[in-house]
Amino acid sequence: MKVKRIRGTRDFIAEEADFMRLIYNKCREVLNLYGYCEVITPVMEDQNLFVRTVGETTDIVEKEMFSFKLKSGETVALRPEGTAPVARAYVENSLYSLEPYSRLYYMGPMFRYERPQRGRYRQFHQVGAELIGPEDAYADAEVIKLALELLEVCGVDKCELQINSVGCKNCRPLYVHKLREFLETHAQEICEECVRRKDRNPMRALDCKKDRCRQIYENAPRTVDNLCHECLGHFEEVQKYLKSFHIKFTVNPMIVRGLDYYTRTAFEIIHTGLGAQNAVSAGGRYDGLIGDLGGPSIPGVGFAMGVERVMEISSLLKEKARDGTGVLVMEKRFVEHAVSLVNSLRSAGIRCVIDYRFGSMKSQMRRLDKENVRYVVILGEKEMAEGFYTVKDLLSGEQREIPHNEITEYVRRKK
RNA sequence: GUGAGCGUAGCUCAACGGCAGAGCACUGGACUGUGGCUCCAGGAGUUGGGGGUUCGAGUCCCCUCGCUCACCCCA
Repeated sequence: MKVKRIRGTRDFIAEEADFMRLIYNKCREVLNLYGYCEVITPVMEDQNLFVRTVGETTDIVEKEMFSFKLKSGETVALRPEGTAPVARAYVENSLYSLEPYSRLYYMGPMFRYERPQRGRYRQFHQVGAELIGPEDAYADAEVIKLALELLEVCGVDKCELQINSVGCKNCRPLYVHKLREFLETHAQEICEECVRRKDRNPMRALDCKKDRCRQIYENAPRTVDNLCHECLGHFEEVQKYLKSFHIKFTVNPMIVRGLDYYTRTAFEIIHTGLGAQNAVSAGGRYDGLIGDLGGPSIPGVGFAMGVERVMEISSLLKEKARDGTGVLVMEKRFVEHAVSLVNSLRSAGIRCVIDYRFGSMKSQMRRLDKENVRYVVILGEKEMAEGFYTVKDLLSGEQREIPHNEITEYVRRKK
């Protein structure tokens, strides 16, 4: 029986791996510009970390975690998202006592046990950033700008930014109560799913895709109309700053993030080229998270970008240019010479490949062409006898005879 | 977890229930010291797996596994 990769996972081979790496690198550049530092946390954590932060009644915790019990009895989970681990590391390493604000970023695999479909995998990759410390609305706006800028450098355009405010620990309970009452009065008309949500997590209902429910919810109480004075002020300021950054957005009162730790600002960046899973980047503010994890009461804002989704819509070109050299050996007895040539080219920093099969000249030439080398260095009877190499430029087809001791310089210079 | 569609060569796909094929890719050659273009040749398959109907199943039926899309949810 063949062993196959497990459901919902992917192999990234050659160009695809390069492409993912390119996206990581582009993001790094921008994150550095904004003053962010990388944090690498373990891919597994105590399951309780996610139960407590993401929320017991969320889908992620209820049915999407890869978790397993250790012999010691503790339950470990493969991280389903990146914010909680970063927050845990922040608290555990007391970063708040080292600096007033922390700007942290992470990139790497996340795991959710969901049914795979387009743009949705069980192991997927995120680039995320967390700004921990500032409470000011300017921070929210800057984080949103950063999220948009990452997408831009990754070759993603025509995005749509949607924002909402989900209130704070003071005004949200009042709103949820109000919403639950509303759902109660419509219990006969809404779908079964929503009836269940009414009790467990009423804000979820607003996300319902069924036309019937949607129609009813158009008249549902909206978070934005039920914010406390402070939250409303904060939300308005976020919008003011976004405008001053010339960032276009729409307020979507139906955005309810699937993680419980969010407070106030919630946002999603949508791209229509993605199919049903149309969020390419999303995030929000989490003013209670650090405190909940046993740290001081310090607010934060952050977001995460889906790398596979970016790859699907990115316009960055993925073709690789001709580069380096190939060594073509006419006769087996010249192999030793070829080996030392290959070695010296490589130690001079020049990409160099050789066709190990030493077939006909034609077949070697064809293979080296497919390897995308710029130059083919031919090593044959004549060359060995007279002390030069024949070098063919595969771009122009031009061919020259180069003395042995000038070969490195020759293949290095032309671009 | 629910629904739908699809599983045939490495890839993309053909084959009225009647000899398993084509294109691309790969390998070699035409051009024995020259890549791409063209032409010729070659290797390649338990038709996802199991059962059933039939003289005969890639094709029809059942089961199973996998993939894809959608619901759900989210990056």
